[in-house]
Amino acid sequence: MLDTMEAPGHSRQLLLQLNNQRTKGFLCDVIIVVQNALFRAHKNVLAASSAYLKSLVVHDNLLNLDHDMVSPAVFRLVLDFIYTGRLTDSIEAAAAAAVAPGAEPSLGAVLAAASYLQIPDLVALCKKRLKRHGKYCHLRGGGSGGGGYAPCGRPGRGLRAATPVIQACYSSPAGPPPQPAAEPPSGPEAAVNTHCAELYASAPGPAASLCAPELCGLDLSKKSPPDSSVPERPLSERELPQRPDSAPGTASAVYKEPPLALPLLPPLPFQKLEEAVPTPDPFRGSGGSPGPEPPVRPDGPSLLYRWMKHEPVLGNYGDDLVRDRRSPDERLEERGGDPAASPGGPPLGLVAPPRYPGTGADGDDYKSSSEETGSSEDPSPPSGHLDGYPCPHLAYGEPESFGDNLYVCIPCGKGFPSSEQLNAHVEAHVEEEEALYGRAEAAEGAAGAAGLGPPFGGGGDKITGPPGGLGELLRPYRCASCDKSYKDPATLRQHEKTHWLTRPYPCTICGKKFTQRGTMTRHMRSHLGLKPFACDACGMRFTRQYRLTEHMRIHSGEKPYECQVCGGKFAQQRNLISHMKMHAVGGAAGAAGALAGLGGLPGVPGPDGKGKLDFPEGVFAVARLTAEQLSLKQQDKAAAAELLAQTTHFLHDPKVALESLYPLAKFTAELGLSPDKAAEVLSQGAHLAAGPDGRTIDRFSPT
DNA sequence: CTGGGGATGGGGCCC
DNA sequence: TGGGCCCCATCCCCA
Repeated sequence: MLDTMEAPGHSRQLLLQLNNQRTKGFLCDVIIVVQNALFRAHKNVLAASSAYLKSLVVHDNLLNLDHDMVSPAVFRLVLDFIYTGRLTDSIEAAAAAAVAPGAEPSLGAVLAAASYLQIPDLVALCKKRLKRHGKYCHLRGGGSGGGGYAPCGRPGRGLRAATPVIQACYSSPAGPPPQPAAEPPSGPEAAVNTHCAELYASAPGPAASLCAPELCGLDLSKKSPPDSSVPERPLSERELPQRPDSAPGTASAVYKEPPLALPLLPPLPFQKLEEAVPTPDPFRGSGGSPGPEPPVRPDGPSLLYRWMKHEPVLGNYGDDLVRDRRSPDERLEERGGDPAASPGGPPLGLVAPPRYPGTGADGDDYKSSSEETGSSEDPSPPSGHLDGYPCPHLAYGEPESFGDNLYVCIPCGKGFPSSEQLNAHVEAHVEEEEALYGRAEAAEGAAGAAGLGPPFGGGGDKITGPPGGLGELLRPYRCASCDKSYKDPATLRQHEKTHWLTRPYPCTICGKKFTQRGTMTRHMRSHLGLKPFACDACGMRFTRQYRLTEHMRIHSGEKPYECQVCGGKFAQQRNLISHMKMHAVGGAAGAAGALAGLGGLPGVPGPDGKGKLDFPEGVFAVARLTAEQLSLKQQDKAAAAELLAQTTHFLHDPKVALESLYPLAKFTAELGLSPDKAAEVLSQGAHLAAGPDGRTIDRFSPT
């Protein structure tokens, strides 16, 4: 029988390793959101320490803690305790690093949080220390008095403190407490001694380098555009109730943590709102005179929460960042929030009832910097839309002009007091237009009637009337810049943004700009390491569902994409495409069949001597189908043309080739290809018809 | 060393 | 607003 032997320090070493991993984000499988801060951790550790967290982590990878119960600063201490079993250092370190008295998280707050999170050891420790101090009151909360958002403090309530999203890293969790930094950390050691499991917004440039985000598994500076200029700001400035755009630089001597990029709006509990120091609205534009404070929802979500909800992330640094000057109520209203929470119908300033998408709820709520700086303090929206892009709002005019009938039908100008009545009215338009043009166009026309019309011509120039051709019938909304057409105006509007010189959705972390909000939020996920989609088989996580689907084929062995040239099978279409390029180099004859395989036509025989190659017409039919599919995407039109052209290579019979000329050329034209390409196809067909000597496809190879 | 395949990440874009 | 698909780039592994 073996004696029980214990390796001394094993548990401590284990904890040390875990904490080390946490600080690097290694194997972290859960993100805890506390107000504006993100913390990465390990589910197992949390579950082993806190009954409350245990109950949460089994269901979710993303936890959202009630910031009224635990502040980011306090939770950081709690997390430190969980991973180190120590509290003293953190508390003292926090106190030492505090900028303003009272800014450090209090022991009382930690106790409250520990109780809330059900961490008995920490509760006991706090109580013990409190007893030793023999007092409670001085420990109560850092707060609004100091206005501190110290490294460990939470912003004073009622203060619109500039708050980070991804915090740069500054502490050494397992090692000695962070120095009471009188200057920014510098050098590699600063990067190493980071608290990278805690994520806030860091700015590119010096801040990013200080943060050494790669250590966190986050490379925030990667692919940052050179013009991303989110200025760094000293903490003391950020934490004070100043205008965020006020002149920086006066408080660098009390620099306490690496600069932060994104000021957030901490949720303002209603009861504290009254105590709030009147603060200039940071969203009124830089240099502008402070306007009236917009109403703040008592339960207004934090900016981070709003970001996670894909609501506008409000940056107030630099004119490059977009802003949303609407009140949270307006934003809530726009996204279909509870109308009861905002009684009185559409809020003033909304020129279109929010129930009608396409009237500005799309990207128009994101104002470009140029329009922002050029606009007045007047919150009414008509001012300053992007140049060359008439504001669809304008069609509605001023809502006041319709009295109580704020829901206005664009084509006829009638106003209605409710969306339901407007809907009924629009239905009447639909029926009228159905009688005139048929169902399909009527539906589109009705969309325009409901404010969904094309964004051009002041929002009223919707395409009604019978379209000229089939394509226009199906996709009546045509882009004025590139002639692409779409079947619904929202898509057209979305597409139009790709032509804008100013991309309306900048990443608040790296400054990269996007044409679509969804792309930007997706991009943000990569910064934050949020990967909600986990593989059940291997645990690998992805930022997108599609990636997971793709990945799952690895486990299932499914390879639905088959090369029609060599029979090779692939789990991912993109790899087949890559593979096809290899074939294309080898021979265009193969490319025709290869391209046929790209169109989602598994099993279509290629030019490998099998199947339907004995039937050129069949090949052409397949090629045409494939080209049709390819042509659905503009970028594949060239491939479709090439495919069609190469298809003629298989038309061995001159008679067949001749007979194919016209439909081939016609279809080429239908694809919207250039006349040159159509002529080329014709020429090729004619060449084939002339005799086998001329059968070459080299001329159709990509040039 | 090189090329090909497997796999992943990020962005664009349409629905 | 999110999903889905595509493209490009990249990394890693292996022959």
